[in-house]
Amino acid sequence: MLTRIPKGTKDVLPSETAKLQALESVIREKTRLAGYQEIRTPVFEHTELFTRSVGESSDVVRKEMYTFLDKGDRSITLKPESTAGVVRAFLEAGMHNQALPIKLYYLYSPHFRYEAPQAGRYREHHQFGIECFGATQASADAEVILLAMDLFQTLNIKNLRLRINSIGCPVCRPAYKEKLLSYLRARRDLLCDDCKDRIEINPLRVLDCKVQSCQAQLKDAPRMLDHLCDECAQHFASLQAFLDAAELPYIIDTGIVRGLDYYTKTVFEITTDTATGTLTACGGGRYDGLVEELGGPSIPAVGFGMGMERVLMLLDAQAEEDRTLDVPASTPDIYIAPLDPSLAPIAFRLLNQFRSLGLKTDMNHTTRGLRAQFKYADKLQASYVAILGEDEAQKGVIKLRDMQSGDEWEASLTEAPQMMADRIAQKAERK
RNA sequence: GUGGGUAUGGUUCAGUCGGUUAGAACGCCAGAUUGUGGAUCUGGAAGUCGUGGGUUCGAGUCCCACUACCCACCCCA
Repeated sequence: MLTRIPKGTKDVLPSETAKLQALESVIREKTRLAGYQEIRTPVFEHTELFTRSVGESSDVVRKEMYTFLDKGDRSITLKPESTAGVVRAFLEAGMHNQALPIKLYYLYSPHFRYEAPQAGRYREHHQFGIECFGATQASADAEVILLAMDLFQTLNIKNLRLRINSIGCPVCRPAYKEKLLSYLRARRDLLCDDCKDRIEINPLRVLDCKVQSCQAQLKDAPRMLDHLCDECAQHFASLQAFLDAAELPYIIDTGIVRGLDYYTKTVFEITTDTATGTLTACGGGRYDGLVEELGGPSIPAVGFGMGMERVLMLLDAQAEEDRTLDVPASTPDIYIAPLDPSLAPIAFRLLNQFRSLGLKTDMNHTTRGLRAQFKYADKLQASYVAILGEDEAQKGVIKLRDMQSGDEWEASLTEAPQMMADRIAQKAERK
């Protein structure tokens, strides 16, 4: 082979695209019911969009972006996440002047992050995500979470955990940060090397360090939840009330901080336990300051991103017992087998006629003999084979064979298409 | 970036103590009364054994380096 697939990328082969399409149609139905409209934004944006929104201190911006100069010396970045681009488009289209709230979703949006690939992690991955602009109330946060959980439930994916947390707002977070900072600085020597760096870059991130010795040191660390301002505390309490009303079980996990800097108040993750560890299938939260940060008016927003590859992984993991998204293979109704190349034009005309009547039809395009054509038709699981030989051509008929029963009969070339359309429609009805 | 594992036809793998023309299964192609599939049988195509070096009379096999992939850490979806 000349060259192989780039590291961290994945081909989606026909065996998987069918499942993916089924997943997409479920998603489109769920978003439709909840009043979301689709938006598609470019694969690349100006680098500044991400440094401003995702944040200079985030791992994503610091070491994972695919950034390059284009021929006009503009710094361009392949999008590492979709929210920033959606906010940009929202503002650029003047949607902030329309009646709010406005709900947008994106589907199979490609994301690029330069990371070491491993199970469920790619350098190019795709997300389904939703963003709700202009809703201040925690019912909107709950609705966003509900949509994700409802989708998982429809897909019959089990063993998921909803974890929620509040990381405060510009009113209460700075004071808390100071408190945490002094706590961490006092224990600096006892923390791992990574955390020593994190203290100054983004002290909140120390909280979700997985190193045991760090976790031990963090046991008595001040928690954001205990230092929320009145508004944030009320918002968080309200969120829980809405989740309770929807009977969505959740865990309050003060370790959830999120790697993107634009979040405020609500953050959440939907995780699953795999053989090796915990994998996040969906993550999101509220970002009340982002629209303004990107040059728009002060408009609150809340949303999530969901990893399509991970959802497919979860579906595959349960494929043994569950067939929620199984799609019947696209097998031909009729395979036309001309015996001699000279008869191919007649076969070709029939092919066209069958198809215009809505029948899935295929025909021989090789030099194979009849026997081999049958073998091929059998592999395609064709319902009928139409045989066209010299005898048939002279009589102006075609011989049809029901591949299941083995019955054979002749039909005139002019009547065969409609006759087969009726027959196949009847068969479908009986099912 | 760090650690571990793997690398042999299209796919999954075998290959002994280093020994001659590297095998199997599945898949693919063709044939088995000349115009009929699934089953069976027969035959065929397909591999510079990841790359480069070294040891040796001789390397798929032993040694070294490199690369790629997988898994894990970190972080995330």
